[in-house]
Amino acid sequence: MKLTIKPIPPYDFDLSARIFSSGDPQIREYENGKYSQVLRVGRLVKIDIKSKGYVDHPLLKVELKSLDNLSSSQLRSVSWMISRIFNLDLDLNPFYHKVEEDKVMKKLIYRLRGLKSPITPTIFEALIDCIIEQQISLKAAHSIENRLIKRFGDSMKVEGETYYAYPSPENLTHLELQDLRDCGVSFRKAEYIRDLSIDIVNGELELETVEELDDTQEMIEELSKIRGVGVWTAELTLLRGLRRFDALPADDIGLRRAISHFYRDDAKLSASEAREIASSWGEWKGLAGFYLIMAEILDLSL
DNA sequence: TACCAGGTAAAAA
DNA sequence: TTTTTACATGGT
Repeated sequence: MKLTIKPIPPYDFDLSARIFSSGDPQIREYENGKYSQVLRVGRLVKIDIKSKGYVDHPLLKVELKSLDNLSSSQLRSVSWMISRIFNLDLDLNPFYHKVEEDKVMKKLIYRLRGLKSPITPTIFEALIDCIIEQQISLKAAHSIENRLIKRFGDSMKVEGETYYAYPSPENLTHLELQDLRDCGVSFRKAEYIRDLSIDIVNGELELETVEELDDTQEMIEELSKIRGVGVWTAELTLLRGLRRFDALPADDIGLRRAISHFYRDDAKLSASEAREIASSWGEWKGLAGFYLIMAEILDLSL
């Protein structure tokens, strides 16, 4: 089955998906212009996305593979989820307008025009990933995350190859801490992950109510009540799991490095200095931070 | 080998 | 109340 999606321009799919290149092909990857992942819409569906448009006339073609035919409501769910993951209905123009007076950002929004930061399919997934990523390097964290997904995520076979979806809270409830430990997370983080999954399944923790709050500060406070979640984890979860572009994890070492690279000539930067620089980006500080990170990944020299 | 890497809660002072 | 420590893997 196939789907066609028209994102709000400007949008550069290939630039935006590049953050997923050299991923695990059984989980999620962007390779040779094609993005692949398994989504959960009641059942598992494998999607392959390719861009068929241009930055000012973006068009995405999605190929879907599922064990059975999808109902029209499931098709709509897939379409909605893809829009959510890639932020296709975001209008970048207000962001560009807000930061165009900043000399660094002005160059970045020209060089990276059409870049929209992708998010995770669910806030749960962002939360778990952020907990795993605490303190250790991203590379170490990614290998742990991939082991966890392959061990606990549901899988489907397509044309002889097995693909894995991110584990649901239910998948992470009935297990021994040692099972999580075997994936490489510490016992402490294993407790955080299992306990918050149990609370979600019990209904004691409702991430949906966090999503419905309008005030970002309030969301951070709410998320911080969860054991294992501090300000850094809450802010990164909001940025990566929801579309909270006014959240900026200023405590983050990688982000501080990126800000310093473009604004302070690679000098060491404290979190409060980082927040001060970011304050001029207003409600778009999180997206601005993503532009800086991408600029560093792509090694752009301004 | 030792140390750092996109932190946090719990123990110790 | 404030400071210090343990913790996991991967790269250098």
